[in-house]
This record gives sequence, C-alpha cells and structure tokens, in this order.
Amino acid sequence: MLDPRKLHLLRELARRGTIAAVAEAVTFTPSAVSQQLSALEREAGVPLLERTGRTVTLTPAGHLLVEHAQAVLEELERASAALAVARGGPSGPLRIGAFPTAARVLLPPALAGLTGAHPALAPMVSEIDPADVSAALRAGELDVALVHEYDFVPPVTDASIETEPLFTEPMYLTSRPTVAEARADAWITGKPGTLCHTMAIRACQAAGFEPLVRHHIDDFDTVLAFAAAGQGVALVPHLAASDPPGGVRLTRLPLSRRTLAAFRRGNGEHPAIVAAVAAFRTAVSRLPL
Amino acid sequence: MLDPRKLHLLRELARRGTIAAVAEAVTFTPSAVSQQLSALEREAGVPLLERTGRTVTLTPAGHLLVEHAQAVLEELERASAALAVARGGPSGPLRIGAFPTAARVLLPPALAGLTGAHPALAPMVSEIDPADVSAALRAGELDVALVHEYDFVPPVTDASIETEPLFTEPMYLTSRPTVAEARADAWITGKPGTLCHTMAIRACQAAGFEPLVRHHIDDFDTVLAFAAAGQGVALVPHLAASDPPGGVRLTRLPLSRRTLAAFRRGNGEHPAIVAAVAAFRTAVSRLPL
DNA sequence: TTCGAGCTTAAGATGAACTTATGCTCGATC
DNA sequence: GATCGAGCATAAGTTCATCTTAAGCTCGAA
Repeated sequence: MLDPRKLHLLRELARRGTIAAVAEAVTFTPSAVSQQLSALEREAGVPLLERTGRTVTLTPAGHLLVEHAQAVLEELERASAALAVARGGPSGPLRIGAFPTAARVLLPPALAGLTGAHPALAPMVSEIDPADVSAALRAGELDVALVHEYDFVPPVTDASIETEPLFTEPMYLTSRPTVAEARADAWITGKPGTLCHTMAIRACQAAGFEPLVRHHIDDFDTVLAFAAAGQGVALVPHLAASDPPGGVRLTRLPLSRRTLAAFRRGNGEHPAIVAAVAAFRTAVSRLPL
Repeated sequence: MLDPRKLHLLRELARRGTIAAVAEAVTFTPSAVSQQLSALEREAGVPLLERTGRTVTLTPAGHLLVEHAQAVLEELERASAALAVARGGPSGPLRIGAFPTAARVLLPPALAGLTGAHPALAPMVSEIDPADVSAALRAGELDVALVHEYDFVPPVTDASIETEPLFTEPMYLTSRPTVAEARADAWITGKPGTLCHTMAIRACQAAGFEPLVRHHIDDFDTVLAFAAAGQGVALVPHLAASDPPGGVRLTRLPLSRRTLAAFRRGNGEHPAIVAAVAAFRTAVSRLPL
C-alpha cells in the first residue's frame, strides 16, 4: 500500500522544487526526505525523480502520481474533518495566519466572538504574508489564514488550497490624485516578496512607469506617518485609511483588494474552520466599509 | 495524519464483525488488530468501537469513519493503478478467482489469450465461491474474480467492489419439466454457503415448497452424473449442460444466471485488470451460448 | 581552484508495530 | 451451575521502518 506520508513529500517536492526545501518545510533533514522518496520510487516500480547532478526533477510518472497524491491527501483531510465533527463542535488548537492589517483590525473582534461561542477552541495567531500562506497551510503549520488579492496580482492557484471570499475594499493613493501623477515621486511599498510590494509595482507599471521605491514598510500606519512627513507616496487599503494623520490627502482609486479565508482543500467542513470563517464574517459585517 | 492501514482494519471490522475475523483476513494476530484499532481510536479522539463483554460494535462515529476510509482506500487504489499504467502495460502477478465452472470452461481460453497478449503477466488462479469473493478481493488475496448472480439471489452489494457483466445464460432442470413438479424429488444442490445452494433453495421456495436436499455437490458434471443415475433432480446452468450424460432430460427454465467480473473499486483502470476483462470477453464470445 | 549548495549513502538510535503469553468476559454445553 | 471455548485486552519482548548524524559526491559560481 502506498504511504500517504511519502506521497505528501512528493507533492511538496512538486511545489518547492528541491529536497532541501521540502525537508525544511516538514522539519526533517534532507537525508530523511531523500530516503523516503527513494523508498516511494522503489515501491512505485517506476522512476519518479530524475537526478541530474545536484538537482532533481519530477518525471512524467512523478507528476502523475502527484495528482493522485493530491486526491488521497484530500480524502484523508476530509476524514479528519469528519472526526472533528464527531468529536462534537470546535475544540483544540486552531492555528490562524493573517496579514498584519487583518491581524490588527479584523482578528480582535473575530477572536472574541470565536472563543465566546466556542470556549474549547484555542486559536493561535501568526502574522504571515499572503504569499507564504499556501505553503504554510500545506505544511500543516496553519489551519486557516486570512489572505488578500489585488487587481493586477493574479491569485495564487494551488490545487490543495481552497478560499472563501470575505470582503472587498477600495485602495487609496496618498498625496496625488492619480497613480500616473506620482511618476516622479518616491514610493513607499511593502518589503520585497510581499503581495503589497508586488501590487504597488504592478499598479505603477500599469500606469506606464517603474516606481522609485525608497522605503519598504509593511505596516500601513507607519506608511501613512511617512507619507504625512513627506517621505513619499503609497497605496493603502480602505481599512488602513480610515483615520489618516493630518496633512495626508487620500484619493480613492479604481483599484480594489479582496480579503479571503484560505484553508486546505477537504478541510472546509472542519467545525473549527467553519466556526472561524463564521466569526470572520460577523467581524467583517461590523467593519467600517 | 490518519493511517490508511488502520483505516483498512476498521473497514474490515465493519464488514466482518469481529476482530478475530479481521485478524484472520489480514493474517495478523487478533492482538495486533486490537492494538491498531485502539491506536486509531486514540488518534480519532472519539470512541469508534463499543466493547460489550467479548463483542465489539461500531459506534456511529465508527461507521462514519468507515465511509471516509472507503474513499481514502479507493483513491490509494487509483494511485496504484496509475502507477501500474506508468510501468507500461500489464505485468507481474495477477491473482484471479473463479467459480468452478468458469475455471473449467472460461479460464483456459481466456488465460491463453491473456498470456499470449501480455507475456509479462503471471496469472494465478484460485477456485472460490462467489459468496467469498468480495472478502477475498478486499483482503488483497485476489485482484479480479469471476462471479455469478442468480435470479432470486440478490447480488452482494459491497461499496468497495465493482463488477462488469460478462454474459447471461439460462438455467436447466433435470428430469422434470417444471420446478413445481419436482416437489417430492430428492434434490442435488451445492454445498451450504455457496451461491448455487442458495439459488436452488430459493427457486424451490418460489415454487411453493422446501426442497428435500439429499446431495451437496458443487461440480456440475458430477451433479449430472448423479442425476443420470437417478439420485435426484438439480438445476444446472447452460454452460454445464451442453453435453448431458445419457438419460438426463434437461428443461430450459425461465431463470437465468449472470456471470460478471469483479474487482476492487478504483482498480478498474489497472492495466492487468483491463487486460483480464478483455480476455474474459473474447473467451465469452467464443462460448457456445 | 576553492567554496558552497544540493543530493546521496552508511551507520547508528529511536519508535512504531508485530508476536507471544496471559488474563478477562460471556455464552453455550454438560 | 461449573466448565469450556470464543473473543478481546494488556504486558513484555522483538523486529523493522524511519529518523539523525556524518561523510562523500557533483556542479556552478566566485
């Protein structure tokens, strides 16, 4: 019988590309991952990995098996969710990931509602950029996460991750009426690698120029403080723009940001996930949108 | 992560009813099965088995998990079948089960065709009564089996077994023109527990009487020899009735028997299964029906 | 050429899973 | 109503898979 643990490693290899990265994701040594994949290959009776020097690539058979691995792991996830239902209501630890603004604005009321309704539930929050969420979910480091998508930035499609939209908010530009007019300005964006950084670059490119990025700051309150001090222009979402510091003009742009809840496919019926998404929704409904 | 090996044991327990029977089916000791199921229960965090004295019963949660176990094991079966395809064509051992008449009439030409077309395939045949087939398939003792169904005998429905119909043949009665007229005769049926035995009993009950069973014989050639010797009446299928011994009158009845190929659900795309069913079909097409 | 990143293999340690042995519960039998 | 056997659980020990550590190999970059 094929071992789902090995199938999981194979799937991670397909996503991350190197054995070392897989090992880091599952907190094994590369040696262990290598051995497990070799064993899987032996059981499969057909080469799954192609070793060329110090790199590995999946063979067509390897890719095929990844598809099936996906289906197997999804069914196992469903089975676990069904057991959680049988255990009776949400309980135990629930690891929540959230981008910083959500952690500040959305999570406090959501968590209050969540633990109020389900005292046995122990939510644990980690700040995490949306770009890293799907890997963290797959690795089992998170159970549910708040992520966002921007226009211009294609949403990450991952067969093993499912999302539920929560709300949409408009984006604002500081100091200038349009992005095009900020062509010569210094820009304040998120740190490289974050979605916010990508979003700002793409928005400027869409307006026909490459932005001059001077500051990399993730926290929108700090961003606004910098803008108020004349240190540059920035794009901020509605939620972060409700109470701008003095001297900061905000112009609403025809650009929006969608916030979603993400979780492992097959885990959507898990009572803790259901409860968390419900709590997110009621918190959203009380947001100043 | 839930262990599919343990899920398999739970599914077998649901089918067979006792831990001892499961242990026998998988050639473990009852102790091992008991320990594995206890471990599964611990991981599930909810009681799956109810122990009352020396018997175990599945709880509702246990039954629920069996449903999911079924789905998981089916996906694993699919993955294995996909790997067999990737290995390139049918090869290796293929364990075939067949009821005696099929083993004699159908399998010799079918196996000749099969090994002719796929020399790397090593078919291994075991005679087995259709009543025992699904258990043997689930336990992995067989990969594919020839079974039959009778009118009057409801087909065994097993969520983990899939069937493909091969052909239908009429049934014949020895010595008498109708079943009702054999009310007072001595009957020759299959051994108790076999489908043929059940079928004969039910056919007589449908005609309004309980048969007087004197002989229990599975082999239809022997049955016909007994009938020729005046030892009783019997129901025989068309395939076994092509060359009746002298003195045996055969009357065709409005009663039929269906022969099917059975295999584990999810395994239907396995190249060896595909090849075997194809070989069965060509052998059937050359049968005197 | 050297360094480092990445993969593999060998060898040892750890833990899961099996067997054997034993005890318990309960229904059937004498 | 004692005994027997079927059925399950627990304890203890063994075996085997799986992990880590350690070392070696390959290849691209400095």
